[in-house]
Amino acid sequence: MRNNSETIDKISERSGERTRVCGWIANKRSSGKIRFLQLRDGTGVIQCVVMADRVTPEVFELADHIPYESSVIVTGQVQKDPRSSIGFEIAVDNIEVISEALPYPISKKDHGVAFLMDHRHLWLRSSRQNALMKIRSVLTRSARSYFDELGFISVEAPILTPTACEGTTSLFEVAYFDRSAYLTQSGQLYGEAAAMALGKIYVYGPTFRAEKSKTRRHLTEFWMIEPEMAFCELPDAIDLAEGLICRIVSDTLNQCSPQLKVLERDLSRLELVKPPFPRLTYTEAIDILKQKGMDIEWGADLGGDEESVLSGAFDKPVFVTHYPADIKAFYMKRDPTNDRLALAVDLLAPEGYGEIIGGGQREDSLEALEHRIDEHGLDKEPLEWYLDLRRYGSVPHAGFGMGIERALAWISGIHHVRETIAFPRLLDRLYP
RNA sequence: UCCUCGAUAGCUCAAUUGGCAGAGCGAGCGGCUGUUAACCGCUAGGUUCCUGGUUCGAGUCCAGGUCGAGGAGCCA
Repeated sequence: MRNNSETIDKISERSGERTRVCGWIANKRSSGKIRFLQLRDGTGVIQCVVMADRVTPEVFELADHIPYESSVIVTGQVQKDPRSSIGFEIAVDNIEVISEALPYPISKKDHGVAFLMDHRHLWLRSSRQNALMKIRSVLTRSARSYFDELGFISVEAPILTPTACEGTTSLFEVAYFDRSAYLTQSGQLYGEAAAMALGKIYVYGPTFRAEKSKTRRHLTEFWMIEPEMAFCELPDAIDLAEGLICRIVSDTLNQCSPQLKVLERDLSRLELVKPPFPRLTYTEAIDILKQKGMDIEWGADLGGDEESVLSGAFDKPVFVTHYPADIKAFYMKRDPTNDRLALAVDLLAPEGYGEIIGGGQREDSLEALEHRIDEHGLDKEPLEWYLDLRRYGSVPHAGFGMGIERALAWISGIHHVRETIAFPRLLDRLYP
């Protein structure tokens, strides 16, 4: 079907040639005996010019009445034209209709979020969503390449798990034959096992949180990339995270400039993202927040407002380390110089996008870990395999997880994470 | 779970103090030989979210419900 056809992103290579383009009708305009069809093929949009004296009356009539989003194969000559936004247009001599569309629900004018979310499967065809999906593809490839090139091994963690990875958050329960299973909240515990086998690994996969969160930063199903390194400590994880963020920002800037332009992203903010990033301890962060008049006491977790104020004080992403152990997960290693602190690190994105990375150094002492599990009221039996990692050659190790959607929302400069994934799962949305 | 706001044509919205249901886009028809969310003219298109109440009269006021949006907590 694609014989002798060309995609719109490569159309300049066919300048002056007669070629075919397969795509969908994105828009139409007309004037007298001339018709303009905007043809979209996923790689771009090109204007196809239909002149009454160049085509048969049947084709001219077709160009007049073809419904939006009908699929077609357009044949014509590729012509340079300064009036075109991509520099080229097609002088049509034939249009083959593959499938005539029914009346298309998404019009050229504005729509509400609820309507667009109900039509997410069609909304993806718009230029803005097209740009976001391309940036997402570059971002995930860039993140994986960063780890691949550093010698990390890619490992998949299970989606179905026997128990919680982090006690406090809610789990999706599913039937597993004659018992229950839970959708994973994090690949991390399995990543630790893999790191003891392979040295440096990363897990890339979906994560499920049954929290009733209803904000622009939350999905119930989202994707994380989670590196884990044996024989490494907190500062090593921070350095790795800094390198990752710089890499994905630089790759998206270099490879997605047309897409970032569609989204009207202020690139000057991204160009500032170079090492080193500010590194604050939690205690220093609390002091800064108090100086800025926030009502917060040592020991409280940083909420959305606090994160915004803190990241607003810097023009780069900010690391916050050494949180109170009480507000962090059971597997976090305590600071040997202060038992109240955990060797944890979060990375706050600029411009109010909040936490995009969370991680730290893991507890490597069997006794300490068993004690923590008891403290958190967790059942030890399903975690015996995890404790085995401390029984058989335990080593200092550290890692983190980066939320793909939050990182992408920040880099793309879009307001809500629901647009950063093709089919978002939200508290009240499971369709389409 | 809590707080705030909203629901009127396929879509986005308007409708003054409670007094004839409106516009733009989209659809149909017509016009225009270079349009850029093209433009111009005409036509069709309504269970005003649901249930009940107040009233001579309810899109508008009251009560309950449903759905949606924004935010909080929690988190990436």
